[in-house]
Amino acid sequence: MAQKIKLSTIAETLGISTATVSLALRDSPLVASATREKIKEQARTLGYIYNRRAASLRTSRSGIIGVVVHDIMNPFYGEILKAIESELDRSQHTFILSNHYDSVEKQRNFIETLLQLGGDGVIMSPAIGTPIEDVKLAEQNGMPAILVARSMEGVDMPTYRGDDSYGISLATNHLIGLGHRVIAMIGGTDQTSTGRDRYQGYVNALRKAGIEVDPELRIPGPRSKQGGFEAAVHFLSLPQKPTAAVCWNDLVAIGLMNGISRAGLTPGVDISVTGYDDLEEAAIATPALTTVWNGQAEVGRLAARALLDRLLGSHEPDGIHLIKPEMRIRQSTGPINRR
Amino acid sequence: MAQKIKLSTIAETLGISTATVSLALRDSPLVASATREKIKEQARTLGYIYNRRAASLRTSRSGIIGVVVHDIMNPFYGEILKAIESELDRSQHTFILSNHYDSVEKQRNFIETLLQLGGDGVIMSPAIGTPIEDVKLAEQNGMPAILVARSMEGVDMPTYRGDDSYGISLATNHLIGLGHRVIAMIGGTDQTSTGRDRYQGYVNALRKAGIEVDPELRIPGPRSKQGGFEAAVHFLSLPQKPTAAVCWNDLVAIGLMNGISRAGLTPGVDISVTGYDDLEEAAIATPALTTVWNGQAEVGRLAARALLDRLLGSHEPDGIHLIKPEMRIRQSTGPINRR
DNA sequence: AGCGTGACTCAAATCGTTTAATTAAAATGT
DNA sequence: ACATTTTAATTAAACGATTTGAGTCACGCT
Repeated sequence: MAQKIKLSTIAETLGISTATVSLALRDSPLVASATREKIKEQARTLGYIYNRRAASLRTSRSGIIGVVVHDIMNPFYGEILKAIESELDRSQHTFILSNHYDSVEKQRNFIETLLQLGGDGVIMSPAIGTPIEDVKLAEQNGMPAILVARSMEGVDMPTYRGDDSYGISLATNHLIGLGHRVIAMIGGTDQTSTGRDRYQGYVNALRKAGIEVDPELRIPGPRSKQGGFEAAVHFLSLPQKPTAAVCWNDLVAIGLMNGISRAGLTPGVDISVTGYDDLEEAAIATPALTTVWNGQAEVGRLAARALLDRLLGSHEPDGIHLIKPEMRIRQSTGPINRR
Repeated sequence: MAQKIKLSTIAETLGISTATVSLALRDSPLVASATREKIKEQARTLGYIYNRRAASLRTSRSGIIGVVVHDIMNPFYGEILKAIESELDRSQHTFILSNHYDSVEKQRNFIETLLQLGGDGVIMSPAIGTPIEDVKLAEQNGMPAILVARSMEGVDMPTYRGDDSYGISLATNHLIGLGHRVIAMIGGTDQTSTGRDRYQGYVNALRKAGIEVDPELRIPGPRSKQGGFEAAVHFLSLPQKPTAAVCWNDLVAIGLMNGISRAGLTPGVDISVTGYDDLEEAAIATPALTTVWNGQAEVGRLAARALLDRLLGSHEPDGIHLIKPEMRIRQSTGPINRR
């Protein structure tokens, strides 16, 4: 690291002004092409590194986009992120990632850091209990925000997510169609819009089929494999002996199936299980998981596009954009088989 | 967004100089505590947002640390990242994450972007085929780099990873001890140091037990569940009829077990399977996976600590730090049971 | 010859901090 | 009372890019 190469280094060694160098490197038509080539060549041989902070201080655009979700290790968010990444990639944006683990404080810290760095925009899946001010904070400081996967009540920010109520009712109806009447709902929470919507979808489907809703059959819990695995014991000891389970997501479903197998029962035969999200993993689980496609890739792609469009000035209408889920029937569900 | 609040806004409204404000906000003892409080109060009510790019332009420290690995969605890296994150968190650093998917180009882009942003340091798990210049690039521009999970030949940069050769030999020996003689090795590649080390560990263990090494028993492939799942067919049709499989990692092992189950065989009884890494998931797989703990959390923690130490000036000795793996015996392996 | 035009290039101001050098004021010691 | 030290606040120069208005030059046209 001899010494830092900057615009002026290039300028001096070439006997021209930094203004010209700056323009040339950005392919401005204002500089003669011969000069431009000479400059670029020199930049390359000197090993010049563009200083974004200096540039961004002047231009107030940083090329940074923040993304904050509950947990990037969760494949559900992973699939969203992957879509965002590939969309952002082709547009010269760097993205900064963070988990909030549903801590409002962690989330606010992230937003503040992003503002300090001059982030151009943020895509977030709001933490449980996010106060409106926190989301507004971004917008107020000129940093557009897009919501994914979860929406917030009373906020009409652009939001992209699946239609949870409809999706879960698809799964529930599928089970009802197979003859199941005692259907449990495993995993999740009431504290997010998603949670309430999903429970609602389950309740609606049961009611429409004339089945009474038994609150005992709702077993909330962590939205992870571990959560599903641990719920199995409780599930299997329910007095009403459910023959099927609608799970919060694929992870819970896979965990639950593992737990059921451990207890000597066969998922898909003794007990039908549905997942939600249609993760890549669902198709190779044993048995292959019947689930609901939830369009993660679509959500990510659309959210990223919406943000990029907004950065380019187009002010698309706000509001919630729902992706329509679809059933994916595999081997983890089957006709009722009373135990 | 009325207008941007800056140091000078605070200074003017209070009738003092920006220098004082700057010092006060950073708790410098140079400013009287009464003044300091007044300033902080004002900053709060005005909604002041610290401009890191301006500061960092001046100080040339950005508080940004880059992390680039093969795939953040892979739980193996996920567990490393989690450890890095929690270590970095308490030290006021923002971290920027990226996948390189083993594309050298993507990786170099990331390093360049990080340099442009003035990153303070980088933790990387080098992509296959990374040229030495790319890693040197960081160091040459004053950005210390730490390697995790994979090492690079001929580079004595600080590296933290598991002892792969030893770890795989643990797994292989375990199977040999159970009476298995025809043991396949599933998944992975020869193109990384990790890959060569692991294969070496497998070969060493077999040789030491006087078992001939049959190259047909090596089935390379993607290091994912999908990869393991797809390898099952090939594995089950091998002419030598292996009774056990040493898998590249837990994902491959779980995929393989799913594939074996689909074929009507029972993993852990008909065929013994070992994983590698001891992901959280291993314990709840069906059957619970016998695997090798590979200290991801340890690797992440140590790497982050090493980087932070280096940023504080302490120049710890370079070189490779190996974490010693440990066997975790569960139900996916058992005494030989010739089919 | 004079003028307008177009093509390049440049000087200088600016972005919002930090910090070394400096001054001013207050406290301390003799 | 005066010199000295301490404390508090200020001035002004960076940091490295971008951008605008102005300047220079060569050329063609009347």
